[in-house]
Amino acid sequence: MEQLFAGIDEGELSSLLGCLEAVRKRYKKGGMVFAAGDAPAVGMILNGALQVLAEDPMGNRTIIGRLGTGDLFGEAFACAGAEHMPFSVEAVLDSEVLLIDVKKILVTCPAACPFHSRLIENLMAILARKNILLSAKIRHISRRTTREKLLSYLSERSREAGAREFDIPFNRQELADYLCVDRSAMSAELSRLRAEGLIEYAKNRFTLLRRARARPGAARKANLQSGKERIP
Amino acid sequence: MEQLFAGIDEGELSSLLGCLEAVRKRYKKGGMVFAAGDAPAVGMILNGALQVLAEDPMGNRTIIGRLGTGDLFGEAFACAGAEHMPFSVEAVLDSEVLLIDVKKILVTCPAACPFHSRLIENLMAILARKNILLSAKIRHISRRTTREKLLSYLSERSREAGAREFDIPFNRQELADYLCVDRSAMSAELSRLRAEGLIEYAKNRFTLLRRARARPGAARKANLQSGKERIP
DNA sequence: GAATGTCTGTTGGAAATCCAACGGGAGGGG
DNA sequence: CCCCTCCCGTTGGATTTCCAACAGACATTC
Repeated sequence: MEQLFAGIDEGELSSLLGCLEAVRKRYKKGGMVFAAGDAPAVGMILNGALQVLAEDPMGNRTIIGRLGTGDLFGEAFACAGAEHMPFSVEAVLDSEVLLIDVKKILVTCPAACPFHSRLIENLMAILARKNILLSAKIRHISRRTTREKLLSYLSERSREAGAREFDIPFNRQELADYLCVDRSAMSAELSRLRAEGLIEYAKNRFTLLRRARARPGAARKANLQSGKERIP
Repeated sequence: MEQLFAGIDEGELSSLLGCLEAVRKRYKKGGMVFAAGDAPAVGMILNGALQVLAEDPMGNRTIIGRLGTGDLFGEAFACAGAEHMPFSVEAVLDSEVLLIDVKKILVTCPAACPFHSRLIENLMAILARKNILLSAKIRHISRRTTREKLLSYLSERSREAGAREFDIPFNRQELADYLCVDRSAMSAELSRLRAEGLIEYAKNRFTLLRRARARPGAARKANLQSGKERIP
């Protein structure tokens, strides 16, 4: 996410990085960028690839995700004011990373350089956008059936496009991964939706045709939108 | 989320609100706080209850969620710099709402009042924390089976607690809703996990006992952690 | 043109989920 | 104590999903 420095041009950037006391570090393949428990910092991958790992007290280790060039990481924990990173981050390739102390971002410098407030805006926008994307994904995959997940997703894309006909940025396998369903089952469900005259599609272009009604013969109880949904 | 004004005391608050040009508004039950397409703003519910609605070009209307006293809304779109709100927000009870223009928050006032930077920090922390919670939920519900969802969630709680024994903030129905599974099926799976000696539990207190291994007789293909996961 | 690889849709059996219903236990009033 | 409610676990049948395998369409390469 190079959006972090959006609106700041090359020349200004270097002085800004100095003001932020940003550090450029190299890691060998296998090297640890963060260990779980370290103080959080914002990292940006200049090149290479990293892996995020979690380990619970039982020793179960999980790969949380992979990150590539341009990706930002650690920003959520840094900005949330967390004391410790709950995850480890290690290099899966020789990599170069830019590390920034969030405090340096949040506390505007005494000189009140003009880029600093821009930087804060950018960081805030990154967090907010990610928020929106994550919320949307949760809305879709919270649905119980493949059909509902598809309709939820397609309906949202249609709304975003402001039209009944729209493109999606996924191929079938990617869409299935995004919606957390099986690709072949999803393909079959798409066929059914088309057969029922609800949607039309070719390649990545979809069209919503009618209002979605309960599926003929489906009586799964609606996931009641509990108003009391707490997130621990 | 009253955390928005955390660290700012009563007396300072009123002057701050003036500086922000915050507006206090009342809505009758059924009144629209935002209509889809409006310019985004940050809202905070002082009392009452609101409902977030989405409508796609086909006229399908969906209830996205409910909000209660103290909840913040619209902050993601406002901070992301969106031009228009994609959702509508309407009062389901007579309600009172505090509305703030984000620009007033982001652009520090010429007088550079000391609370302003605190406010920015708070807003950033709110977004970041929500980010963390949403990401965690996605990690859990992305798993394909009830068993995996449970283990993912319990493992994370254990990690957070830093111990093998820990409490969860849900009863069974709430946990099932959170993990997007059927309560009875989840109860059955918990019993199996206990029978297999993997976990122990009573009420809301759980203990992880052994490393999780593949279930005897389960051979579902692992959801390959695609490094190419794009979010549209 | 043939060979190859990728993407998509289809199909069938195995496995898991969902749903409804029931029963027991804990807790609160009356 | 009895009644009631809420929460939790269990069970069985209907439904859905998952998984593997295959076939057709299309593009690329040799």
